[in-house]
Amino acid sequence: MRNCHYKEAFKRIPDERKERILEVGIEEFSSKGYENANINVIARKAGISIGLMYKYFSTKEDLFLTCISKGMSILEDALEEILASRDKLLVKAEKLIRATCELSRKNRNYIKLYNEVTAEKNSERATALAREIESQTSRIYITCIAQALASGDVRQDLDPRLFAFFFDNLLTTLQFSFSCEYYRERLKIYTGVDTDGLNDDEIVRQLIKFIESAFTFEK
Amino acid sequence: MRNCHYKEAFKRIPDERKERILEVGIEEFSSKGYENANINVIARKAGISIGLMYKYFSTKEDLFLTCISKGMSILEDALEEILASRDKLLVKAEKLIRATCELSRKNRNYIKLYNEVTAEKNSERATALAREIESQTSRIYITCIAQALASGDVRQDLDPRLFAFFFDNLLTTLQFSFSCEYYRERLKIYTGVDTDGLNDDEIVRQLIKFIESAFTFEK
Amino acid sequence: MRNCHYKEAFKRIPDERKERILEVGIEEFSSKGYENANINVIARKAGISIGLMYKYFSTKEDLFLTCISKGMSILEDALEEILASRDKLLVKAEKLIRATCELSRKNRNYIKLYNEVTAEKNSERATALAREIESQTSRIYITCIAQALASGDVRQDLDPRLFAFFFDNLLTTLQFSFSCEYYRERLKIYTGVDTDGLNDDEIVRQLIKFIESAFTFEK
Amino acid sequence: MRNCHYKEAFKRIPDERKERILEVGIEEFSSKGYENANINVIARKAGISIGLMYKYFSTKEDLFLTCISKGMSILEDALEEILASRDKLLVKAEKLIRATCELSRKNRNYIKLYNEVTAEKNSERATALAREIESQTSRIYITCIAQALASGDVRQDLDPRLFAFFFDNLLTTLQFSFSCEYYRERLKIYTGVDTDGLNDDEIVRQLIKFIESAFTFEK
DNA sequence: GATGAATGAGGTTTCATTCAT
DNA sequence: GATGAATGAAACCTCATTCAT
Repeated sequence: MRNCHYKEAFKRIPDERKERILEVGIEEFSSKGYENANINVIARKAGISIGLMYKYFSTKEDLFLTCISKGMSILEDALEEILASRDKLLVKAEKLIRATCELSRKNRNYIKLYNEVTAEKNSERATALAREIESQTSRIYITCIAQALASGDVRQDLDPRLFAFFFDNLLTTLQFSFSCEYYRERLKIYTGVDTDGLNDDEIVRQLIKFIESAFTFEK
Repeated sequence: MRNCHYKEAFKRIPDERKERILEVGIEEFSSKGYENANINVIARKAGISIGLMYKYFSTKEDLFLTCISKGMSILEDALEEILASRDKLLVKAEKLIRATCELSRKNRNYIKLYNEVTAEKNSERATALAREIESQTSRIYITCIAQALASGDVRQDLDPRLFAFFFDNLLTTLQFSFSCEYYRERLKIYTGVDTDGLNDDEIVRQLIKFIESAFTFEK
Repeated sequence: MRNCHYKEAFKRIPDERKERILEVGIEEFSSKGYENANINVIARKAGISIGLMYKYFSTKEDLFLTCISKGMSILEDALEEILASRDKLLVKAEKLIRATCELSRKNRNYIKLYNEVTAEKNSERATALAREIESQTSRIYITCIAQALASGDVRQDLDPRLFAFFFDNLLTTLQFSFSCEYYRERLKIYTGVDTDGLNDDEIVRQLIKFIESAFTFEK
Repeated sequence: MRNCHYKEAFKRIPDERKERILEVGIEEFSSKGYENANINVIARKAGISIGLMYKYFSTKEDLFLTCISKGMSILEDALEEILASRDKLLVKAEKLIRATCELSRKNRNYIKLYNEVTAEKNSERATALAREIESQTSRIYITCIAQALASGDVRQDLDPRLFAFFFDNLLTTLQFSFSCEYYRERLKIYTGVDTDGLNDDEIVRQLIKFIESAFTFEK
C-alpha cells in the first residue's frame, strides 16, 4: 500500500486520534457499506467535528481509502510474517489457513471492509485498489510456490502464478465465510453448522487435504 | 429461488417487456451497485413510466430482488445441467470449470450482480439471499461428492460438505475474476495477463491439477 | 342539499351499486381523511374499475362531495323528524340530544365525514359545503325557537338565531365526542370515563340542565 | 403541553428565527392543512434551507407538532389567566367568552391549527394530541365549577365535569366560528351576518343568557 | 487549528387522472 | 358501458461538502 489519501493535517495529529478516527470509520464502513456510511456520523462518533474531518480528508472516498489502507495492512502483516518463514510449502499453507481462521474471527471489521472493496463497481477505483492491496501479497505467494517448484517440493507441471491465485482464492473466501453476512450463511448452508460453532481444526485439516490431493483416489 | 418479489401486474405483461425491464435493471444494478442505481433511470431506459414500475414492484429493493432471481437462475441452470450428468466427478469438475469460464465471459452482468449480493451488509437480507441462492446448488454439489465417496472414486477421509464448499469457493472466485472489476485486476496481477487475453484451457487445466493434487509431490 | 356532484352515468346505475360505492367511499374518507383516501382503493373495494369511477365522478372531490351528500342527508333526516314534531321546545331538545347520542354511536362514519368537512381549508369549498349542509337545519332550529318565543315558552330577550346556533354547537360537539378520535379522547379527559362506557341518560339529563339553567342559583 | 418534538439544534437558535419558522409553519399548516402543507415551502418562506429544517425537526410531523405546541400554549395562556382570577363563575365565564372572541379574531391561524388537530384521523396521534392539549384546561375548568358548587354559587345537582365539558364545547365552537372557513359560513347562516360584521357584545350577552338560563321561562 | 451551522441537489415513492381497447 | 394499464408531477427526506467564525 503506497498511495496516501489523507491531507498533511492528518499526519500531524496524535496517533491516538488517528487510531480513533480510522477505527470508527472502519466500523461504520464495514457495517453499513460505503454508500450507507455517513461521514458526519463517523466524525461525531470519533469525537471530532465534521469540519476537522475535512481538514484531514478531502472527501468521503479519501477517508474510506485511508480506512482500507489501515485495515488491509493489518491483515497483510499477520499473513506476511508466516509467508516469510522458512517452512515447507504445506506447512506454511497450514499455518496460513489457521491464521486466516483466527484473523477472521478477531477482525471481522477488516475483512468486511475488504469484502466491500472487492465489490467496487467503479473500474478505475477497483483497479487502483486491487493494485494497492493485492500486489505485495500475490508476489510473495507466487515466490513461495516458485521456490517450492525449484526445490522439487511440488509437482513440476504447475503454474506458480495460477496456483498462488487459486490458493489465495480459497483463503479469501474462507475469510469472508467467517466474517461477512452472506458468506457466513452460505458456509452454514454447506456445513449445516453455524460459523461460530465450527471447529477450525476440522476446516484446516480438510482444506489441507483438499489442496493436497482433492478429488483423487486414496493411495 | 422460490420467493417472488414482484406484484401481480408484472406477471401479466408480455415476456418481452418483462425481459427488457429486468435486463435494464440488471445492467443498472450490476454496473452501479444497489445504492447508486436509479429506478427512474431504469424505468426510462426500459421505456416505461416510473409509475408503472411501481405497479410491477413495490420498492426498489423488490426490483433488485427480482433482477437477482432472474440472473441467478440463469447461472444456476447452466451449471445444474452439468451437475445432473452421469460423468465421473473429475470430468464433471472440468466441465463445470470450463462452463464457469464461458458463462462468466458471456454474462458479466449476472456475475457482477451476484457479487453485489455477496457484499450485502444487512444481516437479515444477506441471510435470506444466501438461502435463496445457495441452497439448491450446495445440495447438488454435496450430493455429487457424497456419491463419489460412496463409489470409492475419491479419498475416503474427505468431508463431502467441506469439499463441496471449497470447490464452490474456487468456482465463485473464478467467476468474479472474469467479471468483476476488482477481481479482474487481481487476476491480472497474479497471472500478469489481462483477463480478456487469458487462455481458458490453461486455467481449466491448472485448476484441475490444483484440486486433483495440489501441493503434492509429483508421482 | 341540492347540488349534485355526480355525472349522468351515476344516476342510471342500480341503487345497490350506488349504495356500495358511496358506503365504501364514506368508510375510506371518514377513516383516512380526504387527502389520504385513495380513489383507486375505493374503486377496488367497491368492486368497480377506476375507469368506471371516473365515468360516475369527474374528480376525487366530486366523489367526496357525493359521499357527503349521502352521509349528511341521513343524519339530517333523523333529526328533522324530531324537529318537525309538535312537542314543546325542551321536550324536542331532549329528544334531539338523545337521538344525537344514538345516531353518533350508530353512524360514526357519517359523523367523522362531517367532522372532516368542518375542517375544510379551502374557502370556496368550505362556504359552499356549509351552505349545502347547514342551511336547512339551521332554518328549522331557528323557526322552532322563534315559535317558542312567540308562544311565550322561553325568555323573551333571547335571540332565536344565536340560541339556535349555540344549541346546535352543543349537539355538533356532542356528535364529534362520540365519533371522532380527538373528541372522544377529549370527552374521556373531561368525564374520566371512556366514551363507550358512558351512560347516555346522564349526559342527556345534564345537558338539559345545562341549557335549562346553567350556572344559575338553584331555586 | 409537555412533549417536545424538535431537535437539540432548534433549541440553540435565536428566538427570532424560532419565531419565524414556527409562524411560517403555522401559517402554512393552518391555511392548507397538514397534508397539503409543503415543508420545502415553509423552509423557503422562513428563509432557511430545507436541510436546516431537518436539522431542527426530524419529520414534517414533528414540525407540525411543534407548531401546535406553540399555537396552543398561546391560546391556553390567554384563557388561563382569566381562569386563575378570583371572579365568580359567571363573571369568569363572561370574561372567557369575550376573550375567546378577541383571541379568535387576532389569532385565526392558531385556531385553524387547533381545528386541524381536532380532525386528526389517526387514533394514536389523536389521543396523544388530545392529552397534550386538553388535559390542563379541562382540569382548570372542572376545578372552577367544582369550587362554585362548593360555595353554593351554582345549582347543586350539576356534574362539574360534564358542565365544564359543555361550556368548553361552546367556547371551542365559538372560536372555530370566528376563524375556520366552514364554521364562519355556518355562523353567517345562523345569524344572517358575516362574522367580521358581528358585534361581539351581542354574542357575549346572548351566550351568557344561554348558559345562565337557556330555554327557561322568564321570571 | 477547530467548529458545526448551513446548503441544496437528487432519489424514492404516491396517486389522481387519462385513454385505448 | 366497462376496463385497468399507463402517466408523471410533486413531496419528503438525506448527506457530502462548504465556510464564516
